[in-house]
Amino acid sequence: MPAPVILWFRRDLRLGDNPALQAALRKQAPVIPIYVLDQTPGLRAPGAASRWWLDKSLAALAADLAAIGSRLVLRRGPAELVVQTLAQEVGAQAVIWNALFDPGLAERDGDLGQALTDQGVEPRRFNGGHLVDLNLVRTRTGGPYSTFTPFWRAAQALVTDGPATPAPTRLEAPTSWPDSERLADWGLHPAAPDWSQGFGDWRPGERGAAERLEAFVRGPLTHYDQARDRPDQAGTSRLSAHLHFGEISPRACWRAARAAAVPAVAADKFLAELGWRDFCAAISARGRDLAVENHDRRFDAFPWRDAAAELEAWRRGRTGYPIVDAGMRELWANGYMHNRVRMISASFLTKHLLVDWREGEAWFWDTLVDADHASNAGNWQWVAGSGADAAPYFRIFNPILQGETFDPGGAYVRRWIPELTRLPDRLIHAPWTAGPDVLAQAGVRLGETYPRPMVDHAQARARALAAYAEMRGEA
DNA sequence: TGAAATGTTGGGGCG
DNA sequence: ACGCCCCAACATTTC
Repeated sequence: MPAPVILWFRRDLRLGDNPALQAALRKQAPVIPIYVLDQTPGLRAPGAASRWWLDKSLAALAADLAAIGSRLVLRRGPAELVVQTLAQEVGAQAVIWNALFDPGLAERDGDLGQALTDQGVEPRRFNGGHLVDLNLVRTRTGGPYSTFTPFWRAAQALVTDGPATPAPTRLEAPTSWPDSERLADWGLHPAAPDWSQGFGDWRPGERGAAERLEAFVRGPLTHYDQARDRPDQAGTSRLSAHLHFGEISPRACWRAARAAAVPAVAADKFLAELGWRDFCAAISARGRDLAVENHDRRFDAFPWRDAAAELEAWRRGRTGYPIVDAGMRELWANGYMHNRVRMISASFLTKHLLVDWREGEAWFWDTLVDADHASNAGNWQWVAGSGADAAPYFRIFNPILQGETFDPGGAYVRRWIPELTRLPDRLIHAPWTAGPDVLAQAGVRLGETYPRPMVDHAQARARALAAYAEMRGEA
């Protein structure tokens, strides 16, 4: 019997359309699937919501592997060491995995590859997480792109439209299985308290991902270009966490959207969102940790305010601006926030409160089930104005207008802020403008049942513009 | 993947 | 009938 192959699962927790898995199959050898809870010192630990999802996704993957005669071996520790040790332990001929682009990981994987080679084990890396091999998306002069549109033009030209490779029906088992830790011992599911009751609608795992994609393509994709901005409608794909953990490949999403009988503007908008995901990863792959460093160094001089109480009010959804608070409460309850509302709440924190975008990034990192280093940091910096191809600094969302435009009937606000339910539609995004009778009739006592706005929009806007002027050395 | 300020235009009230 | 003014409504510029 040939020596076994180690198939190292990371954020590609699927059996279908998985290049590393296909490569392992081609070896025609026993396959040992492993997952390593990476405890490399200095590596950013996943947030609480992300750990919740990982717990379920690993359980799903283990069940799917069991169904084809295999197992998922669980280990924890510094991944580089764990993988080398296991390779030695089982006498592996090769270790195969899909590439990641988080800060430090590409380099670390390169080191691991060299170490494996030195111990006589073949390392093989594939692209399973992005539409194209990000290393191949280069400008004419061979450099990386810094703006989205040319990046996306070049990337799209490189996407190959081949058929998806199906999940195998059987995976050859080794003669003996290495020891595995027990998933329950990893404590990924929250305890004392278990705050995850609101997460019940999520279905982590490859099957849940496929069903979500199918439902999206059949329904919301048709009007995606319009409805994606409407938090009061189910217009988005909600695939982000499935994509983050690789329960579905972006190529599968690409193919499904292209094959769908929907208007081109709708499909193209969705594909562009996949493009932004790859764009963020490509920027992140340049090596700087963008959850720490401003992409645009001029922002190192930005006069952020130290405002712990205001930051906490934002986190808890008590800013007094209903569209912001609804989003923050959705996040807390469901581990998720509609994309349009993410932009509004991020703009509010960084521009109305002048709190450092890193604080917001850290909160989202801990609370989002789809928390992704490249996308989260990239999008926070995009909103703050410091990011690659960022929104101009003067683009300050008006939380009242944004609410009225994208949640016109107030259904989203009412869902997450029940204490405002009985306010009329025309006042629900600005309760403080309601007269005393209207407030009394709606059972709203400002400052008691619902906060007054913590800043005045016009004043906050002026203050933000002044802060940006100061950064530019004009004050 | 904005919003506010400023500028322009044209219909209609009015002397 | 005509010019003047007001002010939506829309366009452009600025932050």
